[in-house]
Amino acid sequence: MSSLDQFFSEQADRMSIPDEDIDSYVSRITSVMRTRKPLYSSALSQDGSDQSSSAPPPQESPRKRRRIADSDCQVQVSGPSTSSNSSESVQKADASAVPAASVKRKTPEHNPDSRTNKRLKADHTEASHDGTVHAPTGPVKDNAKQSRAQRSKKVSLPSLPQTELGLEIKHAAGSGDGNTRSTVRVSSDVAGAVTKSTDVDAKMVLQHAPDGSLDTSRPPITEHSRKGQSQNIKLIKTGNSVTRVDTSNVTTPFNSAIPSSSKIGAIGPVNEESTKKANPRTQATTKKSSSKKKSKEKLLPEQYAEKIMLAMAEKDLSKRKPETMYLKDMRIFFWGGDYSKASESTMRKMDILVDRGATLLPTFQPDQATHIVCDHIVTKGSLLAAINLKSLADIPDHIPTLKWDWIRTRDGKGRMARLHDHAAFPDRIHFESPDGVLDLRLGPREKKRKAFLEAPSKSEDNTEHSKISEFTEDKVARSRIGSSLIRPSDVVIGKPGPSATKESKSTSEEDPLACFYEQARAELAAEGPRNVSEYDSDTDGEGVQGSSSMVATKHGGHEAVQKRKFMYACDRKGEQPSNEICPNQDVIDMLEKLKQIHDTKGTADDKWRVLSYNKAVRGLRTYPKRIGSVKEAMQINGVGEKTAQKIMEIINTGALQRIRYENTEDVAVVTLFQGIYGVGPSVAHKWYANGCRTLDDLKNGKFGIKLSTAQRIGLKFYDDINTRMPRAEAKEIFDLIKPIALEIDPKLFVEIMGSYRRGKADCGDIDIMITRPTDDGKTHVGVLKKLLGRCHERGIITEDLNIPENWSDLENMYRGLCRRDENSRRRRIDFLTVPYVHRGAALLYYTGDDIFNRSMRMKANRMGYSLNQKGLFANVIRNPSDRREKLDDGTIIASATEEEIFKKLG
DNA sequence: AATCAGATCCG
DNA sequence: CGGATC
DNA sequence: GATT
Ligand SMILES: O=c1ccn([C@H]2C[C@H](O)[C@@H](COP(=O)(O)OP(=O)(O)OP(=O)(O)O)O2)c(=O)[nH]1
Ligand SMILES: [Mg+2]
Repeated sequence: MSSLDQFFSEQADRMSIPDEDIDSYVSRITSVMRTRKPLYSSALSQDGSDQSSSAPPPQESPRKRRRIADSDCQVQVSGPSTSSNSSESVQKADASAVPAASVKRKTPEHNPDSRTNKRLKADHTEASHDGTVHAPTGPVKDNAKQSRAQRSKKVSLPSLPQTELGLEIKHAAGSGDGNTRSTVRVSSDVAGAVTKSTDVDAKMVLQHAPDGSLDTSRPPITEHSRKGQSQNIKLIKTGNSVTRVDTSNVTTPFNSAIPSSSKIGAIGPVNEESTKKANPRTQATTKKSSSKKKSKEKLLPEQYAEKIMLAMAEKDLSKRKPETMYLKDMRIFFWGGDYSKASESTMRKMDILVDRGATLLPTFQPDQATHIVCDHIVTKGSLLAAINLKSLADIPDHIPTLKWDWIRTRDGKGRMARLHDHAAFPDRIHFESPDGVLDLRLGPREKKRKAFLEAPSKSEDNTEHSKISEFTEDKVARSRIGSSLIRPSDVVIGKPGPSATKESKSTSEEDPLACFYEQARAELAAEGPRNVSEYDSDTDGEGVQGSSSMVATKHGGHEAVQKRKFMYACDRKGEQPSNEICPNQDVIDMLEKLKQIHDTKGTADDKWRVLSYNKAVRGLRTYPKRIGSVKEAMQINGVGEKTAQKIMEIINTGALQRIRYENTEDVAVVTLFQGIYGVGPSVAHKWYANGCRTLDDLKNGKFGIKLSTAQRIGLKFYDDINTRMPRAEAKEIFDLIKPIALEIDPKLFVEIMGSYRRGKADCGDIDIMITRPTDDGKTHVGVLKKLLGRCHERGIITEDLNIPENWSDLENMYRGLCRRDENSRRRRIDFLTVPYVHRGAALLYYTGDDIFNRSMRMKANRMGYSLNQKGLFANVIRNPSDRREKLDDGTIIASATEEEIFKKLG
């Protein structure tokens, strides 16, 4: 989730200012050879031919985004305030537990050589590779197919530069060292829809030359219209749910068999036990096929609730003893965390509720419910999604949020337990005083929101507002209004001065509401065809400077840069941009949820859907108006028919049936596990299949789970790692590190990259790039190691997640954790060292964002080039038969400066 | 119906 | 090689 | 899932 937030802000200004740098590095050579990589053909079809032995899910994954649903925005205030539920506890526990168990690095149990061997082979290169290497399971046949298709395609491709990406782009201005990066944006609007005029963001815009082709490429309007129409109306539910939902997509999870490691011990027995509670899917650990299709009648939880309530209505209650009906006057909304089909456990619990006399509400209705009861596994985010509210603070105060335990806990006299002993979430607890008065205690974040909602008029900032309370207002109504409305937020913007940075910033950052504002502008996304954009000429003074900087050439460049850097005082500005709050923020939130669900699955299909959702969200984020129709939605950049329909469903009903349908326990748990650094879909599903459900299970090694070194650290600092830091903190940490690097070698070129350089208000991590001019014949080899050592001594870097294997390479990647001081949270930090000649391409790469990079690389391919962090290559010859291995790397066309690359790619 | 970025590091 | 991350 |  957090990724969403990030994006918003990110875009705000990419032009930020880089700061300084430092450091040293190493050189590596070998890497070059290995360009080719074989990937197994993906299993194209999902058809059933399974290979019993091992399933190779292909995939190249898009990077895992920081997930965990709500955790991100939270509190990050200083103290260990409460954070998202479980995680915190874990952390604590961990702290103690982990050390004890600290096994530190595990020995290289397997043959150490294997790796090297591989490497050798790779270097070797050779076509033979194919045969030798993957001999084992290979889906060879697929290859053949692919290849052939591919080949043909390839030929034709080069000629058209369509733009998928069109352009979004940003680009860079700065000379190699330049710091400023301007953005080019092509506007994406099509039919006139909006012209957005105001964006703050781009400082300078370069115009892309839109090829003629572009124009033509988007014939769409008409086309769209035709498509668009059909559905505008899908059904929507009202009282009862019945909507047609497309159940398709979202493939079933990984199912892969349990790898050898897991099977080891416990599994056998454990697994069986666990399965009873797990949903059916998990059982099939061994084979995929079995589980998935066993579809009997599946009912949505709400459908089941409705069904049993009806059944209950027909029974004669009079014969029951009143004492057994202890839930009699309660109107309960129960949430088991399963969106799709009601799990056994959910149904059983619903049965109990009804049996005890409760009125079970199939859907949450604020005006009717008296209690909300959640299964233990339910997270705050899951519940909020289910009831379609944005914050716990939006739930009417009189409705307590309780855990299932509360239902079953009664004292000897049959009285129910105290509410606060069974609160579902630490951020929303109802304390009962002896006299029966309830005192609602909210977490800090909720308090803020509540205060805001109740007293909208605060001089300070405004905020949000957007979608607020749904229960009070109907979305529909709101949506309509939205289109015409202006954002309330104009006011906000600014924090005036540039100065005040950290404090003010932190505040804003912390404020949960702040998330909404961030927004961003643009980027653009445009991929598409079209567009023309105009320059946004926003060259203000600042922009000008930036441009000049770009001009600078390499070496002069960096010096110049530094100076310049200071000049820019403006960093703030970039961030600001925001003026507009996204009119469709609620839509974005829902799409992100859906995206998360797909991200959990790990299959190839879902991976691509995740990519699509990312693109769609990007387009939505910059869309200035509230969307009013499917047709309108389809004009937006990465939005197609399916997404457009979903958008309208969200706008019209405030929710997506699809989300309910797909969001099951496994999704919640897998999402939780994926929040651990080093844990992706495969591992998370494996653990889930083995019976793990909580972070504590993992921590305690239950179900035979073994954690890698990085995973152990990731679990230990789960909250910290999943919490984004204020931009100011990133700078502070960088400012600690840079001098250390320069001390090692004053000629080092050290810059802070990633989201910081793009000007985002909050950063998920600190990305530092290090290189060094080679004028004097020296390089940065060895600097990184030295720098890391010093940072460790100073207590800045606290843990290592990954360290480069070859310290002597010029290109290295380091990943670890650091902290500003002892009272600060740990933050993720990455160092990238690159050969000086590759600095332009490296800056481009490391500045990102990821979607931008992928789009731009794709564009390069279409133009017959190949782009990576080392440079832009031409004459790349790809092996026609085997996937895309490059037979010839061709020549480097550009790599020294970002601008150089941009120019060639248009 | 084929594509969807390209690379490093771990085990 | 496959998984996870950048 | 969107685009070619
Ligand atoms: O799949 C990916 C992930 C990242 N990057 C590049 C772009 C990105 O900007 C940079 C740094 O990665 P990071 O994960 O730190 O992303 P970010 O853009 O800095 O965002 P965040 O604020 O989450 O750190 O690496 C890619 O090219 N592909
Ligand atoms: Mg980053």
